[in-house]
Amino acid sequence: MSHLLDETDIAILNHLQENGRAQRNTIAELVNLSVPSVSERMKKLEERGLIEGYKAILNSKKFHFDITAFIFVQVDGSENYQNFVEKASAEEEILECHSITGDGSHFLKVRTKNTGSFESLLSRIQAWEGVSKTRSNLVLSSFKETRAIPVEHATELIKS
Amino acid sequence: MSHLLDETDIAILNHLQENGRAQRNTIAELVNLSVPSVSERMKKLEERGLIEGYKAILNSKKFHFDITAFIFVQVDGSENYQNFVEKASAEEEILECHSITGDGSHFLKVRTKNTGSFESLLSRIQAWEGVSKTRSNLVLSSFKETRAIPVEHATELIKS
DNA sequence: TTGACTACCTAAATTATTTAGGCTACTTTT
DNA sequence: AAAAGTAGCCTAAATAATTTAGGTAGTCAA
Repeated sequence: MSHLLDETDIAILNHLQENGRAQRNTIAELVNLSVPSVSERMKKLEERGLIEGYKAILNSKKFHFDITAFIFVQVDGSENYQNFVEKASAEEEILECHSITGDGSHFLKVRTKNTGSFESLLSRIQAWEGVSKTRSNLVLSSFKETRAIPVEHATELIKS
Repeated sequence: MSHLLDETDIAILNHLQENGRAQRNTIAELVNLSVPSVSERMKKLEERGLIEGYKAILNSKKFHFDITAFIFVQVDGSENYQNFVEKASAEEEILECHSITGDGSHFLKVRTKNTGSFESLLSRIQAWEGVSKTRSNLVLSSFKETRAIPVEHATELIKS
């Protein structure tokens, strides 16, 4: 079995997690490879699906999206789950939708402009088929918010 | 007051949220502008801080990070908050750390390789100064997970 | 109306990326 | 064990992307 990551791949992935528009010559210098070699490695990491894509990260404060909140939702009747998930996917203010263990059947992370828009989102959700209960926690401040994966911990994928 | 976004800016931002490595000529075609004009707009959006940065998004499943969970933490004594936040920031498996309203004082989103590493992270957290109680919810499946901002809703920033 | 400013354009210069071709070290097949 | 194939690297050339330079038109204020 080939397809294992070496230190160079890890360095490339970590650099791209930080700077998704990094140029190949910058990375080449960082990892002591030629530019075409870096290109080839990046292409493979993309083709293997290890890199899902690249995204610009916008500053939500500057866009006046001031409320971040988490909402536990109790959806009764698993026949309503599909509908719930579809509705949640269509709401732009809902960033995440998970099915979870413990209290509530679903869990949402939402971002709205203000308490008013939060309130109206919440009442929209409460009107969805099967939704019997919600519990919200508003975010006062955030100290860390990332999606970076500590690649070097993926021991199964790492060579030698 | 200038500094307002027009439709072109919105289209550029939305495209970059989807494809963070999009090339300027592709965008130029999309918005019917010349390449240098697109470059100039992108530079301004970056300089204004509306675009915080660009990130490669890695596929956590392919890296065998199989557990996603949310943890409410009760930290007693606000003199312990600072320490808590610092410790949380240093843990690579902790993706998010928020201070929240409602039950618990802090809220974490974590991603670990398996239940074993989750358990050990949890007991590490429980040993931090002031942590008196935790409650965890494991994610069974995720239907949506994004950070995209619906730029067109930022009415304060939009021209005409 | 002039001057300053903004946002755009084209064309040229520069830089980045890909392609082509070849080398070496392994691994697999015969 | 030798031959053939493969993976990964390199340099140099070709191509493509980006920036720079210089200019035009429109807007607003003095």
